[in-house]
Amino acid sequence: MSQPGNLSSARKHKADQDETVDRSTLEEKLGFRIRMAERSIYKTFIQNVGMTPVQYSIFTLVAENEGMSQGVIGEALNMDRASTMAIMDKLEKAGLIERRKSLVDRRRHALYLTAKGRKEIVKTENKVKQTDDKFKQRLTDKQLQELTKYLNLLWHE
Amino acid sequence: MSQPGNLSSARKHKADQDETVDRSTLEEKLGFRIRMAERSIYKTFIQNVGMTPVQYSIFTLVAENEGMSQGVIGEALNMDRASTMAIMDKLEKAGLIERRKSLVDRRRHALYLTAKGRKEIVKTENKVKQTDDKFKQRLTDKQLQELTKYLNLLWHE
DNA sequence: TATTGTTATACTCTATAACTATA
DNA sequence: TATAGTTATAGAGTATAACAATA
Repeated sequence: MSQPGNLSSARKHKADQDETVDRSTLEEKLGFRIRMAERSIYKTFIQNVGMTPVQYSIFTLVAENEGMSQGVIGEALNMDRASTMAIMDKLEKAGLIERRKSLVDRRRHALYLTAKGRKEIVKTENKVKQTDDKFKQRLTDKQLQELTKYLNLLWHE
Repeated sequence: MSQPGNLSSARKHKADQDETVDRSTLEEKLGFRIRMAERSIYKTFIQNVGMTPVQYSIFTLVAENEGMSQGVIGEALNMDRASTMAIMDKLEKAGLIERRKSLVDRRRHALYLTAKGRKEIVKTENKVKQTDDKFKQRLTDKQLQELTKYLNLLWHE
């Protein structure tokens, strides 16, 4: 396995002891492995889609549930009202969604896509699907099905 | 299944259309499911351990690799230098780790636990393991083994 | 009184760029 | 010239508390 006399190695410099980091305690943790997978997908997502996963999540939820209020949308993502507000503000400033006073309950704002939002959601959804499928393709159908089941067990209390 | 005449339901108010958010497009996405699982574990982690997963990750990496430099530790977590710095500063201010000038390369700082850090890492590791095991226990041994394999496929390019 | 949206504020993580001291 | 650490700065997400309008 090891090559003790590897003189042409790519080692760039000497350390006090060695360069090899022992990560074994960390790798025993399920939480760490989930986090690393999430970070990996997160970075690819932003690069390919041009918005963050959270922004996309709210964008697509509004698209799929036009007329719903902020609070209800936020709840569906386990987000508090203020955090939801921040994302809604960004999507509104980007001209993708709009708030309309609810006719039923005037405390509420019903959320709708703008004309631009309606065009963009199609492109965005395509890019998201393409990115997501790239990761799914690393697994067989059966593996993906199992993974989904296991993630559900971790997600839902 | 449904109870059309459920007059004593917990519905709090009327919406423009309905309260039920359709999340199906989102739930088709593997990235979304990973993120939800990660958020769930993240919140529990902070509550139980008293520090963030990232802070713990660096704390335990230093403990397991005393004498290593910041850059090397950060690389092991796919973090850039500046982000690593921010976390190191916090751990140092908390009195858990210390930087010592490397004797081999004076640009580098070798990282060590303080006396306090040495005491704390044991307590922290116990709390982390307890929290992590709570999630692991939702799966059988075989399921956990499979999940680990699938997460590796997503994590590593 | 309770709820919805809002504002103010603060904290964590992440990232880029420029600086410094060393190599 | 390149590297390690640092500093300044900024943006994203999250969260708590308090306020106004409305129920």
